[in-house]
Amino acid sequence: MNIGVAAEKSGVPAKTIRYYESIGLIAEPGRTEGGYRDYAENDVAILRFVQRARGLGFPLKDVAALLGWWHDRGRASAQVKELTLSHITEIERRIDELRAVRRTLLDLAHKCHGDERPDCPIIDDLAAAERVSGD
Amino acid sequence: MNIGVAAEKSGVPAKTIRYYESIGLIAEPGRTEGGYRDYAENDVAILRFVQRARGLGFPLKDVAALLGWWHDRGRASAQVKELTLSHITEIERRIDELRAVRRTLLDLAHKCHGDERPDCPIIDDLAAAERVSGD
DNA sequence: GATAACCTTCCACTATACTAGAATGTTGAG
DNA sequence: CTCAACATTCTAGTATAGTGGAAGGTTATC
Repeated sequence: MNIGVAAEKSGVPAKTIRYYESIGLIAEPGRTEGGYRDYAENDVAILRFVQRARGLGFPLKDVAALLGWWHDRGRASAQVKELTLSHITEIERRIDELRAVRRTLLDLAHKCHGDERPDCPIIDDLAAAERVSGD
Repeated sequence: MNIGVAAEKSGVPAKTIRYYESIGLIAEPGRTEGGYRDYAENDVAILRFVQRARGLGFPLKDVAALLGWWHDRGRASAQVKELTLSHITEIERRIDELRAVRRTLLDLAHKCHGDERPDCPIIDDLAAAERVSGD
């Protein structure tokens, strides 16, 4: 199938498919007589894989690693699990930090009158930014 | 204090401080006779605030908005409260998103043996169709 | 055989966020 | 007074992840 069809099926724009090929993330597909890239269903599956992994926040170099493991099925699943778990750890760190900020902002919002008076503690507390840390 | 001292105190590299100034994120500080940037404690507080917000993944334009509230002391507290609450909503949205991703990855990781066996469901599931579970 | 839709390559550009280095000026300690 | 350490501006480069558009070739349809 042509790149446009593969793009539509996979959800990855044609430009991006060529880009992925250019950086060696995906293999060069076969070509038609006229020089058009010719994709198979399996290529679409790979593109969807990339799309999904990207959507989960894996950077392209991690996606490349995952693809490598996918292609090399003899590889230990321990590596995949490790990469996944480290990614989860990173996500959890981010969630915790966001929660700390949320808590701080909520505390500040509660202390703010919310009326027309200009003396809002949110401003004052933000000004002491170095104290905003912690939960 | 010189930029080097401000850099050390805030944890923001001198190069980055100048960069922040160049894009208008932070104000131009005063200068010494010799033309050196001269920072006050408050500037360090601002830099720490920026550092913290960046560490939380806020893009610079969001950091600029946060700094905006800080500087705009004349704003009615109702508006500040509103901004704060809308920011909290945004943070909660991001937390939810990250939690969904985390849940998906955890599901995958639990199904993966993590041993020497080559059959890792993480790879298989990433290859499969959309199946992003909720939280 | 014309015409539109789709493809090709290649170069350049976007956006975000810095980081490096060159050439040169300033400051503080010995 | 010298000299290292630090500062200045400026240009340019890095890294990530693409996107846009020109110039031209291919394919399907009428």
